[in-house]
Amino acid sequence: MDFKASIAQAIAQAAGLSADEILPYIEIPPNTDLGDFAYPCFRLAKVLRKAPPAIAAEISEKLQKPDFISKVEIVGAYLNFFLDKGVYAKEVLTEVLAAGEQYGKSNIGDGKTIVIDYSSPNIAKPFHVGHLRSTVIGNAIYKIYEALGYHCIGVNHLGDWGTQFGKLIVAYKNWGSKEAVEQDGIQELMRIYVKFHDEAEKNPALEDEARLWFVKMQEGEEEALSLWKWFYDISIKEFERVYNMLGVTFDAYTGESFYNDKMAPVVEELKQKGLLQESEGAMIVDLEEEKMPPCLIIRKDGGTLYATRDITAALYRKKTYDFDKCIYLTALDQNLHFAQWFTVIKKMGYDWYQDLVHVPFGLVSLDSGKLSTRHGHVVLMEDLLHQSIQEARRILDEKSPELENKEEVAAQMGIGAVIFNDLYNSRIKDVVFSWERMLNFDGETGPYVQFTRAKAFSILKKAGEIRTDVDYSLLQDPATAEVCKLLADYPAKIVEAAQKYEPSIVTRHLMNLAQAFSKFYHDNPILSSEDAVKEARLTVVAATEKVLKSGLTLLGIETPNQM
RNA sequence: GGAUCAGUAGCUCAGUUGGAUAGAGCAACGGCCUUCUAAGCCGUGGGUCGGGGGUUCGAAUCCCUCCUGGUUCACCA
Repeated sequence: MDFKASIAQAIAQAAGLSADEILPYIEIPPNTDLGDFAYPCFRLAKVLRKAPPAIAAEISEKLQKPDFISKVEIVGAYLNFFLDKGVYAKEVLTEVLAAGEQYGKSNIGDGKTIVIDYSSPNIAKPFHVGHLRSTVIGNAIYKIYEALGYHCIGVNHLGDWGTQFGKLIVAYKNWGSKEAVEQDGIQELMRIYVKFHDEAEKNPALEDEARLWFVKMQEGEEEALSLWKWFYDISIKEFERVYNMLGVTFDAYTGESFYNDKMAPVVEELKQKGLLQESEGAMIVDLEEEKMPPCLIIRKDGGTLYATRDITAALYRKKTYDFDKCIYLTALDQNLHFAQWFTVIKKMGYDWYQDLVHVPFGLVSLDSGKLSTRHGHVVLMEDLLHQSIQEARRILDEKSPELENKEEVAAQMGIGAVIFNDLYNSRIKDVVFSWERMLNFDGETGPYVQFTRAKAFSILKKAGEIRTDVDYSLLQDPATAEVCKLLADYPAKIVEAAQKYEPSIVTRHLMNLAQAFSKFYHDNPILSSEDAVKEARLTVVAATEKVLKSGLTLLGIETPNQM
């Protein structure tokens, strides 16, 4: 039931207005002493030409209060509504328990297709904490949209093409060996890549050699291509190890190389539409009208650029998936790039340019400065996950030494902590990576929510079957009411998170729910209470457990039953 | 310099789309385990919401302006 709407309806009738004018302004008072819902009458003053407090008094007199409202108070110009907690609890809890895992899901997406471009690391470079955000936020957005009935297509737009592979081939031929690469994987590729740059400073001819190899790659020359493919396979293998740990999957691994043979027709199309012009030896689309720097399409040496591939990829995705929306998760330092090529799509005459969405997030740095793979100034993703799992294991050894599947739980907990941490704040905030904060599992952290849910689960396991035909009027305490309110808000939070591309809205809500439940758990004995009370309280436990579980699942975080 | 994002407690951050006394966590200090997992719960201290104007019955929230920091601005992605 929509409590707000019913209250709005009642006020509207009493005031002689339409419910639509009232509903948006119904609010939740800052503290529960003031009520559960409130309506400030200030804005009616103009229409009704009376002082706000007088309006409040008048409405309250005429008001026919809904049956779930126990009391209406006037405080100044505010109409404060107090819920009948028992009726409210019944409404909310029976709905959650009836829906079960489906609670919060909906079909508002109605089969619409949304392409989500996330993670997209560069091949032959290690997967580090800088790649975490796109991966984890993208994955959560994927699951959130999926829960709303959208058809999602997750694309990993790998950085797997470009002159850097020419450099890598040169480096390999000069300083690499098959054995070393097979043994150390990306680490070794990285080592010879750095070596290339050092050597190229002394001997610039190496750069030309590298460009030549890249040309060979583009022409499909066998040796060049098979080396590239080899580097590719090694990289993917390592990336997938990380993706498996994070529980992240993709529907397509169409990286930049995939578009190698698809760009020429797009460049041709730009030319035919009169958008392409020569400038300083390069081919550009001029964006002066839009007050942006030009979008580079073809380099002076004939090579293609990032924007060329993104435009080509967008056209391909539109043709292949016929998306209703295509979103890109990248750091905000790419804002201009996306603004530019979205505009190019618009200038090409495609009205679906407005379905392209850049979803930016803040930059990651280390407390010692910027991330830099070249200078070894990075925290590798696998190191982070292993450290976090190790910390989880240490805590389990201390707090739960008897636990049977300790390794499994340590992994769920350690990885959950990392994911949760990344999804907890607004995406736009820059983050300074800190081991200390990362490995602290107290307070507002993933393990806290996991642990809270595990406690609930443990009670349910001991309790046996949960009945829903209980006496809900026994649920009168404020802690229970707070839990119910948060349960009731959950579906709307999922919708809001989707609209804003902001998983933190779900994450924050789960935290609030876990905190409210912890208080409830502390204040209300459950299994030791007399039967009627016990059964009523168990519905709160069961509903909370369900929502915490499905919420964490939406975020890509696992939920151990015992910790 | 232009564009863009940010500025709220010592630190990390929320703040319900303009409402009532600005909230959490971390850190500090003090309580609570013979009771369902104390990874928890309760309490104390800590604020010029970057500054200044304006709009409004009402501003952390909207407008203007200034300050500070990040990012970006032609052949990397």
